[in-house]
Amino acid sequence: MAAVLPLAWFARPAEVVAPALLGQVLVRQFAEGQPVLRSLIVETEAYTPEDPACHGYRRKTARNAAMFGPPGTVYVYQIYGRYHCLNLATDREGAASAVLIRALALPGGAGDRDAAGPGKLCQVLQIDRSLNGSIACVGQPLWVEAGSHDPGATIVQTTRIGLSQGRDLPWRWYLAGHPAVSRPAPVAGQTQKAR
DNA sequence: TCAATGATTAGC
DNA sequence: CTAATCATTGAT
Repeated sequence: MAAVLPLAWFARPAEVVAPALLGQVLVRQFAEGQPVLRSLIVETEAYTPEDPACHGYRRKTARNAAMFGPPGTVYVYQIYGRYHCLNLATDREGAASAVLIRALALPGGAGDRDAAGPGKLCQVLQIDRSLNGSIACVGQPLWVEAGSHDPGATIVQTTRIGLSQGRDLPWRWYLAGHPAVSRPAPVAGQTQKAR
């Protein structure tokens, strides 16, 4: 059986945990006793206390309280009035630190890009704010298991998406060439336009 | 109380 | 590139 990542695994800075989550397995259980849905994490972003783009940059509020929680706390917020985004709190309790899960590879059958984006993956996995504040461990709606290590996997590090502040921090990571990545960075030496 | 603003997405 | 759409936030 796959090893469940212990909560202590998340007790590191977000910019360390974010790339380490690539290739791990996000497990969703819709109800106790129900079968689980396992998906590969293929894209993440890091947010830290000193980061102006972080929701907890200014202060702790009712909305962002979960990202100040103990490592492994689930932080879900709604954006643009129609989508949800899934994060896992990292570092230590009291620190506004979290990793945004941006894309998943769903198990067989599902379309390659059905979970290619933070809003889309929450729709597919039925993640909303009812999960906010839960803990990522077995018996809860969501947890993470160790994925099988792929020695050939290349990780790409680049800038984050959709921000108005902190644009320059290279805190987005994804598995190179994976079809579920939401927005692959431009490849050097390749023209944007087909010809 | 009120206006501004998104850690997005789908559709021109 | 732009509209859709609404809870949260910071300023009156």
